Amino acid sequence: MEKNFNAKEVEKKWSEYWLENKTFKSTIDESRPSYTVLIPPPNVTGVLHFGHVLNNSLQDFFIRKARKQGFNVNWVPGIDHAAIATEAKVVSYLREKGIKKSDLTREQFLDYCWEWKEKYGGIIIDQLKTIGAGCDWDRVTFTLDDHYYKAVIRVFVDLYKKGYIYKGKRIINWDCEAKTALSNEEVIYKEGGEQGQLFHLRYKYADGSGYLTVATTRPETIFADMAVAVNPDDERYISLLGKEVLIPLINKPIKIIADSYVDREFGTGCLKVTPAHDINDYEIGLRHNLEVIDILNDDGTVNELCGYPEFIGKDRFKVRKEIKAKLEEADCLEKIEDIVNKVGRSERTNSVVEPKLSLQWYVDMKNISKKAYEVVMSDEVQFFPAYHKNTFNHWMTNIRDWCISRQLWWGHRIPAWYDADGNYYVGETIVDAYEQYESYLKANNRPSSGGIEGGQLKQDEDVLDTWASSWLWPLEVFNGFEHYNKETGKIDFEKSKELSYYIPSKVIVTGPDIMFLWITRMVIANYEYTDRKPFEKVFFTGTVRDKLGRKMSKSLGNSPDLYEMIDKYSMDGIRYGMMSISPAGNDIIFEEKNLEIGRNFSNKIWNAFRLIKGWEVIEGKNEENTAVFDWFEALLQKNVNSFLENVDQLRISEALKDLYSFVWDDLCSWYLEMIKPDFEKPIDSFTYAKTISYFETVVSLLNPIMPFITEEIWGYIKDRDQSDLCSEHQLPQNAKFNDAIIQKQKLFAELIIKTREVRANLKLKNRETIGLGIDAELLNEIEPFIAKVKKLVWAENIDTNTEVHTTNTVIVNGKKVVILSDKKIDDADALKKIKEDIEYTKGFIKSIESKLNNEKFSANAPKKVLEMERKKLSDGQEKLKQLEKMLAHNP
RNA sequence: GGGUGCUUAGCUCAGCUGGUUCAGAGCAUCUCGUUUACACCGAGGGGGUCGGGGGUUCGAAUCCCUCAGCGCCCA
Repeated sequence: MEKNFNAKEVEKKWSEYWLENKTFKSTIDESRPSYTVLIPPPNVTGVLHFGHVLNNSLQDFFIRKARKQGFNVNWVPGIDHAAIATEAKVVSYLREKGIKKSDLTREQFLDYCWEWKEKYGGIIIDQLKTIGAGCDWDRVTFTLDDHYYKAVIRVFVDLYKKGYIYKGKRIINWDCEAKTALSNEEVIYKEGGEQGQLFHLRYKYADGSGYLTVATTRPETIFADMAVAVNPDDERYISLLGKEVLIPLINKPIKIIADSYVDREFGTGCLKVTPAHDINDYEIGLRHNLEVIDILNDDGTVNELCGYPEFIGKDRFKVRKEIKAKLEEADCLEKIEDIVNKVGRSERTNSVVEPKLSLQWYVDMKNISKKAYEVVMSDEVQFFPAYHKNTFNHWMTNIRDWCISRQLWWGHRIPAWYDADGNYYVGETIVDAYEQYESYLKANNRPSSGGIEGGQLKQDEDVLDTWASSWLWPLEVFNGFEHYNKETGKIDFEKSKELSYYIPSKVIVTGPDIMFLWITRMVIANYEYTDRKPFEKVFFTGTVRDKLGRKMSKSLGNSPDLYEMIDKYSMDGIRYGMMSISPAGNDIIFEEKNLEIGRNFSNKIWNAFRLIKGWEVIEGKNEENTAVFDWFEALLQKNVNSFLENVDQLRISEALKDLYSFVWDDLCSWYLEMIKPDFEKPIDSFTYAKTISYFETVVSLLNPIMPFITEEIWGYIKDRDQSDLCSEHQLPQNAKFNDAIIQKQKLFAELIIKTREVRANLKLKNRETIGLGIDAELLNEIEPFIAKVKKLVWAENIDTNTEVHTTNTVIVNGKKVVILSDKKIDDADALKKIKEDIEYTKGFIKSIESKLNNEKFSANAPKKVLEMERKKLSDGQEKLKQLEKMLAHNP
């Protein structure tokens, strides 16, 4: 066997093996409970970064562990069509080729999209395969798959009929570059705001009696002003109410009105009201019946409604620059000050988002989300960590309607058809729409339209928000809408065998950033269509950040290259490293150091195994090892228990770290050192068999965390069939264990450590032997391990004579142990240490005494605590006695 | 502005129901070691009044209040 584990080869071998043998394929098996995990479908445009690595490692861990506990595991993979992101990529790809989207028909453009998707899409799926993700790869679902597409359309029609979907004119977030509406969640604000300018503009009174100064960051929108508003409580302006002022440059008169929205402190306390271009202004407009004039085109250029010919067709930011001179000329610009203000930018194109009045499709969220709210708040769907419920609560109680239309082509096209009168007909197919249209015509005594051939109906050009498809994920990966019942508006759950077997899934692993975008909406949709939860637990991971605290992102280029990291640290190492630093919810600063820990750990496991495998075995049984087996078996069970418990509570990093220390410290540093035969001596077959079986259990426990190395070692532990996989081997269960022997071993270990310290101080070389005088009571306690004392500290003679007065003395559990050697510690140093120890111990005793003397303490503290305190006291007193004795004999 | 979280060793972070599994891990550092599974290693050491202040309690890193700094989400 090689000295260092060759991860590269082994990891390739096993990931290929799992794929070829469809190890993780799942079919319905009523004899076993299911354990489903649904992958949060990554963007079709994406490539794996360390956020995904963490996320998918956790999912992989969960399913591998469940599999080893007898569940029928089904990890369903898939990809998301990511409407805006993909369309943006295709548009820029075409631009490079000199093709404009506007020169293409919808069909031509979509052809390019699919072509692009085939070429670059799904890279992430291949990457997941190569890192060994245990998905059922026959189930890869794409949100634009035929059945999925139909389901999304079906749901749109259904919700429309149920009255949850409506068309409304609202102020929405408009991306001028992608020319589409954005949901609030897709608009990002730069931390700390952005540098801008506050223009103080003079609006002259219509009666020529002077002017009013109004501050604005958006002087280019003055043409759409419909009023100037002041706070009704602002005495400065009260007398002006109802007066008219003139918009600079175009001298259009507008009224001065009062609205409590206006912040008296901001600017001059006067607000120009532009209902078409600001959400708050729009609402003020509604309250005061103001007209709405939209002076911007869809691409962000100023249109003819501005009433200022020079600016027509120019971009809004260009106009902002140019208007400055014009305003100065007209003596309407008082001053400009620098200001930091919040600017919303499109998550996809980074262009400044324009609030825009627009006709869009909405989902009425208040009513449809009631059940989802209840189940999360009552923990029927459990959030980990639980504090995320607060955020959820806050969002839900302030829930706003969801704008689901996007002015894009890549996606699910809205199934609404318009007639020439502006009526629209919502139906699953164009045939449905025409039926409705015909009855409309008939009711109005008009001639038939001639049906589809007549071509009178035009379908809505827009597509649906991506999340309006991915919220059906838990239902449609199992083709749930195949059994949609038009009458009830639900899915016939029993008829859908897969849905009723696999759903609810057990846990969904995701970042808190998509709690509303995705998680909540899935819960909503699932209850709407099946009255069931989509998943039992939601495990929110932290966000993976770089050393500067920035999110991993492609545009920043701060995500390390996955394959480079795999080369350096191995997939197992990365998995361990990432999962061990990720307690639920807390952000993770990515550092290579952590991956190194994982790599070193797997190397440690490898070498421990190499040691065992290297032994020559002879028939027999070394009786000196009996206590070691008892101890290690107890400890192993203890660790099995706490591992299962930790994972159950989703304390994954705890579970991993505990196992790490169990393997490294207890197995390697203690157990193996204790049973290791002397140099070039063989090992007895009994000990060998025991050791192999412990190792097997440990490897099995580690398998869900580090599947590659464990699977590899598994094959070497024993002669096995090739089909006998570690991934299939059942985990041990929770059981009682002998704690007394664990405590005894702890005493033994303390003795060893303290003796070693003395040896180190004495600068003894290994093989330089010592003698030990151990307090009889202590010796009796650790008697089962006595042979191991000799072995681990090179002790030749051990007796109970502690009446040797030497500074080479240690106190173990209040009992004296003397180390006999030709060498001696520097007396002055030793005495100093003893004196310090005495002082410390005295203080220690005093504090416990006062505690015990406190009546309230003895009255209130539980018995167990009291006993422990008494034990601490007597141990301390014993120790003090010994120390004082030592001092007395070593003046 | 509203909500929410964090602050523990030089660094990155654990610490669950308040009490001996409570002050921990890894890295870094210091001493010793090439010893024979592993230098991606072994043995041992040093290092923190748990952000400040107040409170509840017999007892607080842990619960409450408050202040400061940092972060995130939503407006």
